[in-house]
Parts: sequence; C-alpha cells; structure tokens
Amino acid sequence: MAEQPRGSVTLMDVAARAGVSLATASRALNGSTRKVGDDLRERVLAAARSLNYAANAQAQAMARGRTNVVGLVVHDIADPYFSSIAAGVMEAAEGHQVLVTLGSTLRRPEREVDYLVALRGQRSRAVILAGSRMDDSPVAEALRREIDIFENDGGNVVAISQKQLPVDTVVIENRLGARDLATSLVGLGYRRFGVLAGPDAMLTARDRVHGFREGLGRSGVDLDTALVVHGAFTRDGGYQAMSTLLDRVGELDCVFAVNDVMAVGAMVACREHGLSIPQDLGLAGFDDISTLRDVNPALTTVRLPLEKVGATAFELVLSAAERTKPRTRRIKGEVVLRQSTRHVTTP
Amino acid sequence: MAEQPRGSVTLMDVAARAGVSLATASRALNGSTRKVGDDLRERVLAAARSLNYAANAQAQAMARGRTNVVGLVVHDIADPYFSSIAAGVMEAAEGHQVLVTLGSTLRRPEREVDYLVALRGQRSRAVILAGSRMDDSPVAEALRREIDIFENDGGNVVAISQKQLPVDTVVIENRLGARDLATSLVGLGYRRFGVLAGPDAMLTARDRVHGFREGLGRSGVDLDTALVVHGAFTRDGGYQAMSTLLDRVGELDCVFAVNDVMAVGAMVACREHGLSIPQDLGLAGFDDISTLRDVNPALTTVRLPLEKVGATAFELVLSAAERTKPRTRRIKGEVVLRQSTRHVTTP
DNA sequence: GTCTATCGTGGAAGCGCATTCCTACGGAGA
DNA sequence: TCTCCGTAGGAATGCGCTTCCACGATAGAC
Repeated sequence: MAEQPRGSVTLMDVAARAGVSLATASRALNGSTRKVGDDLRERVLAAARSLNYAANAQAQAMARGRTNVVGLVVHDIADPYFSSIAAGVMEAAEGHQVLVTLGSTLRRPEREVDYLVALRGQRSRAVILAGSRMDDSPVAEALRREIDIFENDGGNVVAISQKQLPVDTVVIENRLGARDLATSLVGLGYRRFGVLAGPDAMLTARDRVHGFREGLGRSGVDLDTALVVHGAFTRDGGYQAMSTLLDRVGELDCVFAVNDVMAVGAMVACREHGLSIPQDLGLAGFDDISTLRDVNPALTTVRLPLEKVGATAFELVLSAAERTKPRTRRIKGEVVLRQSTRHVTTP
Repeated sequence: MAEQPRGSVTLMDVAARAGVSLATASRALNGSTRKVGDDLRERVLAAARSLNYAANAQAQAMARGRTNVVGLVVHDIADPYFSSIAAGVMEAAEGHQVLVTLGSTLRRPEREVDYLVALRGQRSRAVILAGSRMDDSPVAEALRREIDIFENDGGNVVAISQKQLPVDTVVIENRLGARDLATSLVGLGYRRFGVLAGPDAMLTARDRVHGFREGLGRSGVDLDTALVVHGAFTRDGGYQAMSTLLDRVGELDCVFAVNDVMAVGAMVACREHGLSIPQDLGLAGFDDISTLRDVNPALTTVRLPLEKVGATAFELVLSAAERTKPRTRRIKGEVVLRQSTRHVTTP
C-alpha cells in the first residue's frame, strides 16, 4: 500500500494521487478558512498517508511568511543550571507545534550574537537568551544592535537572568535570594564570611555577591573584601577559589559560593585539607541543582525553580504577539537550610 | 549608515542597492563556482552589511534542496547523561555551519517517531537518536518504518547506544564495561552482589545487568536473580530499588546500580538506614557523570566519555554522504575504582 | 585580421507550498 | 423558467533564493 517514491513526496504528488488540485490538497491537509467536501478530503488524507507525506516546512514557511522555530541559546548545555532551564523550555513547548533550535555559546558571550544572526536567517519566531548578562560594553552593544534587527524582522527576544535589555525578561532574583541567605546564615550564628565570587564581569555572580553583602549589612555584619575571591563559575573555579581562601580560613566561620557547582568544588577542597563541614566551616551555595541534592553533607543553598524559569520564558515567547512593551516576570529563590551549615554559638 | 527597512531585507534589496542583478548578488555572497569581479563583489558585500542582510535560510533550503539543520533527540535533556552527549554534539557542530534542533521525548519512546516526522518536515540533513533502544516491538517497528522513510528522503540517521537499527551507530559497550566492573569488584573481594537494574525493557539497563552477570560468572560468582531489583532509571528509582533490597542486605556485600544517578539514590537510602558505604556495603554505578564525581564517598563506576560519544555521532552525520552501508563506532567504558568500594577480605 | 574559447554578468526558471482570484455549479426565490 | 447568490474546486501568483542558460566582451590562436 505504501510505495516509496524516489526523494521527497510533494503536495503535488498527493494531489495527483487523490485526483484533486493542489489547492484542494493544501486545504484538506491544513484546514484553512475554506471548506473541502468530505469525500475529497478523505481522498486527500488517504493519499497523504499512503505516500508518507510530510509537508516541507521550508516551503510552508516561505509561503506563510513565518516559521515555527524557536531558538534557545545557553552558555553550556552540560551545566545542570542550563540543562534544567532547557528541560523547562522543552516541556512547555510540548504540543505547541514548535521546534526548538539549540545554541551553546561554550561560555563565550560574543557567540550569542552569532546565534542571533543565524536564527534570524532561519526566520525564527523567537529566541530565548538563557545566559547571564555580562558587564562588557562592546559585546553588549553588539548584542543590543543585533536584537534590534532581529525584532525589526518580526522576531521576539526573551532574556533570562538580568533585566539589562529592552526585551521580555524572566528576571531571576539573585540579589534578593542572596540577601535572604545572608540573613539566614547570620541567624544561624555565623559572623565571619568568605565568598567564592565567580567572574567579576558576570552579572549573575556579581548580583549574588552584592545581595549577600547587603544582607549581611542589614544584620550588622561586615564582609571583608579581601575575603571575596573571584574565579570561574564552575566546579573547578570553586575548588581553586576555596584553595586560595584556605590560608585565611582561621578568620572564617562560613563560606558562600555563588553557585552550587562551585560550592561542591569548595567542599572537595575543604575535605582534602582536613576541614570538616559544617564542624569547622559552614558552606552555602546557590541554585539548588537537583543532581547535587544528594552530596554529603547536603548543601545549604537558595532554591531556584529552574524548570519553571524555562517554562516561563517559553510562555513569553508564545504570547509575544499581544504585547506592546517588554514584559518582566520575576522568579524568586527560596533559602533551603541543610547540613552544610549548622547552628553555631557565638562566643 | 544602516537604515532599517520594514520587515526583512531580501537579496533583491541588496542587489538593488549595489546596482547589480540578483544572480550576481547571490554569487557574491555565497561564492559559488562562478566568479564575481572584485569591484562588484565589494559593492554587494557593502550593501549587505549596511542593510543587515541575513539570507533567508528557508528560501536557500528550497532553492538548494537541502538544509543545514541536524536534529538531536534525547530522552531528557535535564539528565546529565544526555546533556553531556548534547554538549559533545554542540561542540563538534561548532564551526560547521549547522544548526541543531533539539527534541526531548520526556522518556516516552514513542515520541521519537513524532520528532522524526517533524524533522523530516524540516528536511533535516540528519538526526541523532541519543536514547536507549527499547524492547518494545510496536514502537520499534514504527521507528524502523519512519527511519526508512526519513532515509529515503535523503536524510541520515545516527543512533547512540545499541546496534538495533540498520543505521550508523555509536555503540556504547555497556556489556563489556559491566563485565569489567564485575571482574574488578570480585578482585576487591566482593562475592555477594545485589543489582539495581533499571527498567526491564530498556536495553541499556538490560545490557549492563547481563554484562555484570557474565563478568561474575567468569569469576565463578553467582548472581541471585532475586537480588536483581528493577526500577526507574533515575535517582528516585535507585532510591526505591535500594529500599526494597534493604530487607536482604544481610546477604549482600556489594550493590551495583546500573547508572550513577541510581547509585546516588541508593547511597541516600543506605545512609538513611544507617548503613555505611563502603564499610557495611560496597556500591558501584555506571557512566561516571561528572557532576556526580564529588559525592562522598566517591563512586566506583565505569567511566563513559559521553562528550566524545556526542562528538562521534556528529562526525558520522557529517561524513554520511560517502558511506555505502551503516557504520559502527564503538565506545568503551573504563572501570574507575573509588571510595564507595574497598578491599574486603573473604573470611 | 577573423574565429573560437573563456569569463563575467544578467535573465529567468523553478524549488514546494499557501492563498487569492476566478469559474462552474447548484439551489432558492421570483 | 430565469436570475441571483453561495459555495466548492482549480488556475495562477508569489514567497526569496540558487542556478542553468544566454549574451556580450575580452583574450588567445591561427
């Protein structure tokens, strides 16, 4: 019943087999405004089925003047932070007849611009920029420019993280979360803090440090800038930053790593140096990466609903048509106290 | 200098501004076989730049009869196993002018078929199926059928995991790795094993169990089928399976979980029941997920170079044109002994 | 000096589809 | 019986691009 013609089956093939015109076949398969008689419609559907017809999406896109492609650009898809967001996007996209094209910048922010150009070439309906904004004027300027062009072409841009761009944005409340965490940690009795701060130019990292300092300040606790160590936003970055801090560990009773993977790196550094957590030192992270929930001791952290972040971004994409001005959705974190910190009594 | 015309800039706009024909503009921008005079070429490039021209990929695809889109279908992008593979694919794709479209089946194998149809509609050059094959004839049959159609349309299919389909395949040596692991564990002195086995229909899980049993057998150790507990291929699956096994823990000295995330779940179950690893029980996983390398105690496992798996799959995609028959690339795992197992002395 | 390759350029066809416009047909109302 | 309108189906157009083909000009060979 199902023969296999050479190459792709076109709508013309279907029409011919059903004995109708191209127009009728098109209408039968897509249910346009126009009606098609039941008998003919059946014939067309049967023909399409038996020929394994799959409409050429490129041709449809041309004829219709729009596509069903959405771009998702992340820094590193292997990082659980981004893969969780991606999972949220994919789940939200489910059943919406949308294809998601993935871009991975490999942590080179300037590649965001390249992807934006490529996705504009694809006539993407929208693109979700999931990475942290950077404090880097030339790159930011180029990005801003390319976003203008992209939107001028009719595309929609959604950013995740900071409200730095004039586009729909899912704002992650890093500052607030870090502030709350600081408050909680002070509440546990900690007073002398070190911070593993991540790259200075990365706004996510910077916001978390600022928020943390702010939270401490409100509780009347000072944060010595010399005890804020910068490093990569990765496990190894955390390991190295913690190693640096080890010299001065006598002055500390708690360390805040600006994300969970760094905290895990720090945990290893401590363990290797015979430091027990939380007995000798408290340790806190940020994100509540689910893969990392079972490390021992369990990490005190700020839970971020990352899948929800992705899903929210996708909803912004879908509802882009009705908007008039850039919208903002705020996602809050929630402090989760676990075993990597404990109550200490101030002497 | 850079005006912003309404809507998209077309090649015609560029040609008009440069004062050349469409054909010349096309050749200048894409360097076809024909040459274009230097002065004209410069004029065209300048025009394109000043208009922010980005070629309509859909139109190019139509005209050329091929696209630069590759599909990647995974079970769950949030799972570190798949996100590592995805990272490998993305990295290999870097610089190859290829856009990767992501499909996430949310662990429903039948959705692979849906994605295959959608990607055929996109006229994808190729699709990488990254998930484990299942022992499920109806679904497998549908998949096989759709793959035929996909390939008949000129697309290439690459599978990752088992050589179950007549397509290019990156075979992961699950069986061999599990066999080696078994040998190593027996070498450490373990004799009485339990297995957290994952879903019965999932070939990856099944191969690992078979290989493990095989390896034990070669060392003259028997595996009691009653001590092989099935469960989901996830952290929670491992937790639950281990909980089941807890009743009979007196009969065991070592447990093999068929992947790392299950092993972590099992580790938590043990901890909650006051069982120390490795003092009371040895524990081993499979995959060597990098995010999980820092759990404590560190997990004995079989290291799989997952990024390399992704990269290899992508290489098969790229070199698909020259092939005549399906190719196979084998990726071996390597046993890594860590603290979750230790040498035990047989009484 | 003419004749034939060679090369740069432009014209135009066509990729597969949605959609607009047009035609033919049938039923209802006069 | 005749006209009018609503409707279903078909022909034709165009989306933006690549590429085949034709054309004129230039250069090399005789």
